Amino acid sequence: MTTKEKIAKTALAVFNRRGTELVTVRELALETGISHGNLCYHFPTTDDIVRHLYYALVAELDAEILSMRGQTQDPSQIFKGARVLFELLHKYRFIMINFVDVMRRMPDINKHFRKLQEKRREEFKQLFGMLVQAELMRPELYPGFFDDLNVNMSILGDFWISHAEIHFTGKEKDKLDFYYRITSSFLLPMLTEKGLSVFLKSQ
Amino acid sequence: MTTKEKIAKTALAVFNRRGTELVTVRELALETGISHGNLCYHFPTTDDIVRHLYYALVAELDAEILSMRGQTQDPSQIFKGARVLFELLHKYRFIMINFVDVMRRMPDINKHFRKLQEKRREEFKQLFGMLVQAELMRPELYPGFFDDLNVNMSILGDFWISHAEIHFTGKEKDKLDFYYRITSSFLLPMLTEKGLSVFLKSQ
DNA sequence: CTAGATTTAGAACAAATGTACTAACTGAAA
DNA sequence: TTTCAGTTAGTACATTTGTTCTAAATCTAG
Repeated sequence: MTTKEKIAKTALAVFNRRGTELVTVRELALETGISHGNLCYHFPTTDDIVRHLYYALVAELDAEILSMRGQTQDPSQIFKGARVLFELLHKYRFIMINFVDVMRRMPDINKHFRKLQEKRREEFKQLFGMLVQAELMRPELYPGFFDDLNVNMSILGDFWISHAEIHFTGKEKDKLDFYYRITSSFLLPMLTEKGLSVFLKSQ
Repeated sequence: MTTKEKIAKTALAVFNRRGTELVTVRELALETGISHGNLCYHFPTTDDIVRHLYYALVAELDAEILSMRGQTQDPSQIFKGARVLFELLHKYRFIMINFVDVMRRMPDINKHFRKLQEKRREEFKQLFGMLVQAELMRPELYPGFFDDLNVNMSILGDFWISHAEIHFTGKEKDKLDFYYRITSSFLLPMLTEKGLSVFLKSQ
């Protein structure tokens, strides 16, 4: 592992534990076991580390999405794919927890993320269409309802981690399962009976 | 307006605009039009201002809930009440945006908020029961479904503001209406036809 | 093996920031 | 009017923090 990778790994752990704001270059260097002078050689500012980790998350997301592309498009696979995305977001959870701060501080990341979100929204819209056609999901309750659904899914998908950070008191290993189950349940009232049985099979 | 009130008012505006982390005592003093020595006389640290504003929000929430208690308990009133809570959270939105940071820094606020949330959850559970009994809402899809619904509502209710901060591009005055409509729509698939018509009337 | 580039540790510095302190000012009670 | 508590502005100080600099150490290509 190169020094740069070591720093990134340490920083991810520390940021997840304490957030980005209170963490100093010196603390990260100490935790990594190198001098802070050396750390500043690899990452001039703390924001550079955050940026590095953000793009690491994006790279992992892209790789995951790419591997999902190859697979069959049946709904139960899609639910499993969503679960993997949950795990990735949790791995880099400090970004989601300090979401607005990160986006405000780094306009380039903000721009990148919004484009990503756009794509995600488009894909979900298509998914909903597919599910309705397959009679797994009820049709829109009113024109534009799926767009509204999309926004809600986006809020739940991005901020369940913050909610967990404050409210979840169970065991760490149950956290992901819990929130994945909860946030998925939000779609259930829109499923048909056929859709429900497919969903239950995928669990 | 006392100096203390003036400081709190300024701080609320500045925090909403720039978050709490990057704001200094000196900046707040300058913006308020007083010396920073004087500001520190009233609020020794920035955290004290945050705490003061948090309890100001809680006081406003309490007053609102109390005034709602007096009114009739019909569902359309409840939707209107929820709208008022939305406005209050938005007025103090820096707290919601820096939620996890604030909670991590100030354990007393964390404790207080979790108790508040507990109460809110209980009230919603009762509400759901009432709505089912009145045949405005479908019964639970499975045992514990309403608890899951409650968590989702809590995530949406607390973090739509963060979502808006990043994604909402429309006019400021439409923001609240937009998110109130969107996050409300999340309950619609659980309403009966009768329930839907009541909801639409309340809009 | 050697020269040069890269990496590393540690010192040094300047700016920022929370905090404390002092002295002046204000207003109300005695 | 005098006194005294509360308020205000401005200064001073110690600490922290990002950043820069220097010299030593390490690695690598030829």
